[in-house]
Amino acid sequence: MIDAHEPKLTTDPRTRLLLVAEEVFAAKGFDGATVREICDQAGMNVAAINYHFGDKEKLYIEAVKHAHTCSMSEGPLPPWVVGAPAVDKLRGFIRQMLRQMHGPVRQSSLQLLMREMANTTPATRAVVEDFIRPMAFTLRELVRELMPKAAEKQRLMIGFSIVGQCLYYRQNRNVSVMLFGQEQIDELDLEAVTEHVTRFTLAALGLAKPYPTGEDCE
Amino acid sequence: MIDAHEPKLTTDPRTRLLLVAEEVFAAKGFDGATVREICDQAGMNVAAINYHFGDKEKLYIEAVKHAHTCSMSEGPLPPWVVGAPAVDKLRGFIRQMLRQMHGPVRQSSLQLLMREMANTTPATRAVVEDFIRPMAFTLRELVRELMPKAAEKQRLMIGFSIVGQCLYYRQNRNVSVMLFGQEQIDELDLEAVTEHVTRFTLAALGLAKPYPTGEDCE
DNA sequence: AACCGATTAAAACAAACGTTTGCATCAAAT
DNA sequence: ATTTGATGCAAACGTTTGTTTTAATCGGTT
Repeated sequence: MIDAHEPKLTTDPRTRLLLVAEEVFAAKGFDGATVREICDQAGMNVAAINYHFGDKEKLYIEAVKHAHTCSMSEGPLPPWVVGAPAVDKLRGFIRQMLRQMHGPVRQSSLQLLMREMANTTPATRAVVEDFIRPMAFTLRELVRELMPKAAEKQRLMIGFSIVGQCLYYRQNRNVSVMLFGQEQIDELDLEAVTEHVTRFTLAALGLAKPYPTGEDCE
Repeated sequence: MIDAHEPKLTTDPRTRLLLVAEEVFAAKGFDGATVREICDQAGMNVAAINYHFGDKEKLYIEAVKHAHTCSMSEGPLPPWVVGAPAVDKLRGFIRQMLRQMHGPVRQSSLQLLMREMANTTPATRAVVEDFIRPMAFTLRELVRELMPKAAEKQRLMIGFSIVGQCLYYRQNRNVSVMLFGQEQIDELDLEAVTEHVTRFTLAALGLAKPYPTGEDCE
């Protein structure tokens, strides 16, 4: 049961607890995770959580926040060249989003955030406001720039189509692997998926030639 | 805490237990749900679960199976007119999938299945094999028909783009509501989304004119 | 009426849970 | 050397968990 696949090079007990909690909460959820397992895996006493964080829920909230900032640090959505063509900005957005989906961000950080998004907890709103809304707003403006004359409702759905494509690779990875096997899914690396989603989207918007039916393209 | 928003018109105690379990498991997950809450909400004794199902886990598996068959019954992916044009079949597929996403299937059934998909449990594989794989295989053949010359890898990603768009509306509904408000999301009814996803996808594949940039279309 | 299998109800069970307590430890300041 | 405040640990706390046990209830059969 106990495997120290995570080198405990952090000496600060608080952050060590936080990192372990992030992993365990990501793997088992709030109810599934036990404070004893977290403390054991961190090599600390049961009382450590209550001492450092007050109680289990506060630790959870801190873990979610940490996962959030950790995922953000990978790239807070690039400070784009504001003058760049909208198409290039879209490509950058998709790449950035898929980069976060594909890791190698700490695997458990995103997993925890995804769990938050799937079923709302008290900690969700903070994540949505700080982490999701900026991205959503950026994309919203981007779509507006791309399709200035489209109705608001349509632009909303276009945005959903874009992020829906990206999120799929994280939210349904397990199922995809079950269906098509590990190796086929692993073949879909960041570059391949970025290329695909960008092309797919641009073609749908009439901003690039449609997806080629030929076997080799480009 | 106790609200009987579910009319208990079922007299059979076993299925009554099953329906309540489906709801509670969907709302709180396996660990979050307690046998006492399920039994209370079903108006039965604590021992009822163990008597009728053996233990909590067996009840869970039965609930997942029931949710699965319940969602399937809505439409097992229509027995299409095999001779129909591929484009029409795709439109039908998207509509069918989105219909399941939008309900009015029993809300909790799909929610439970989605929870299964998000994080694998022992009951997941059965659902994937019986429920997901047929759909995936159907779509796979459909995309092959649409893009016969494309590489396998590309066809895989095209399929993911399609289901990714559809799944978004179920998997990220909560977040979408947080971001854009309940009424804006509610406006995206089945017909509107079906129309959008179909057009978006067909345009991306070069099988329909690209998404119009004008404000009113069609 | 008496019996019987099937079902329900109340109570209790051990185990696991999150949390708290009381004391030991230790480095820095006095 | 003593005090102090922060931290760590073992043990126990009270509660809740899933499960089991025991007895009561009910409809149908003999």
